[in-house]
Amino acid sequence: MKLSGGVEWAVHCCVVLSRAEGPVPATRLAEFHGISRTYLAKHLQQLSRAGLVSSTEGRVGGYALTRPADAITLLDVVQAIDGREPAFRCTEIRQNGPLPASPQACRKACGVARAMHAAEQAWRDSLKAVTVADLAAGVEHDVGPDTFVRVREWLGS
Amino acid sequence: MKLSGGVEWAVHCCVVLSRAEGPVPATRLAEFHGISRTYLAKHLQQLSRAGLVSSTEGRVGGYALTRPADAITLLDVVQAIDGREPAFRCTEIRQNGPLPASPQACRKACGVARAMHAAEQAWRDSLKAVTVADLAAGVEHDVGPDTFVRVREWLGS
DNA sequence: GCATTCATACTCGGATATACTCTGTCCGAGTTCTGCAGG
DNA sequence: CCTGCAGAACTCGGACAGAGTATATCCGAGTATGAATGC
Repeated sequence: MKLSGGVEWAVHCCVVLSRAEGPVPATRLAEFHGISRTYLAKHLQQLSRAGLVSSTEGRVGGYALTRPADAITLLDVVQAIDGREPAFRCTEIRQNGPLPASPQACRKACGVARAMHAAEQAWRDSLKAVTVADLAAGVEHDVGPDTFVRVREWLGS
Repeated sequence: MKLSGGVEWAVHCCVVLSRAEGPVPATRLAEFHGISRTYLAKHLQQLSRAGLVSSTEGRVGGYALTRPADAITLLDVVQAIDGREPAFRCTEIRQNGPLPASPQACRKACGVARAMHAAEQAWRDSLKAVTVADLAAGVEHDVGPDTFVRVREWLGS
């Protein structure tokens, strides 16, 4: 089980956007994080399709959050990049072979699938409890109170 | 985020093994579930390396659980097949770019990574709470009390 | 009748191709700013 | 001095290759069984 590497980029970008003033172009975000510009653009497109960020074209265009940072959960960002499909996909092998489970018994989901899905639900619940605003506050606490002031200055330059 | 498809096979095989009497060869397990024999063998090897099952060669060989079914958690099986590495891998992009985080601040793990790892821990905790014995009991309850009697009969034939 | 030997059939284990998804990149469409010409 | 227009620069968006991993497969190494043989 491996999460797309772009998730990390997207989350950090959302944190920066939450404290930025105007739209921030993808090029700026890529430079700021020292990562590939073109590949980051691909992930920002996914965020745009998911409705988390809005994109404005033109000379002073860029990306901006569509909602307040405390209304965007970590789960929203992860699902926007990595997809909404569950990690475990039941193929109903219990219906195969010489002793298949009866269709009547298969009304209920397979016990294995239920346990796996419950675990994924716990994972989603944990991600859902954290917002982009929380993460931004955490960065401010860890790195320093004036962090985003300097970030805004650099973005404006 | 996609889990290896072999996880489902491995879990179901462990459930069968938990109620089998002697060693069960991979060919039998594959036939029983209607899946590829050779590919299942690969996953059984992974279970063997992880120490969950023991393999005996020879004419009446096969696989058997090394521990009681209530001492094998779903997490054990999943990690044996899918690996023990976390899905989210922090690349410390906060240290890149024109405004890198100070090494002092990086003593602590990145807030994003902390949140992601906490979610994965919740996932693991959920999987750890379910044992192979629980799953077998669930199958018995869903499909019928005499399920594993018939399974043993078929395995013996 | 019993012990020994040998061939056999069956098992697991690792090494080997293939398909697919993720990663990374490029170029085109669209929009806004800016400079300039005209009134 | 103000207005309208044209050019240019910068932006996003989708279409296009390459690499890595999961999937699927095959063949060789090893072992217990069972029969055949000699005593």
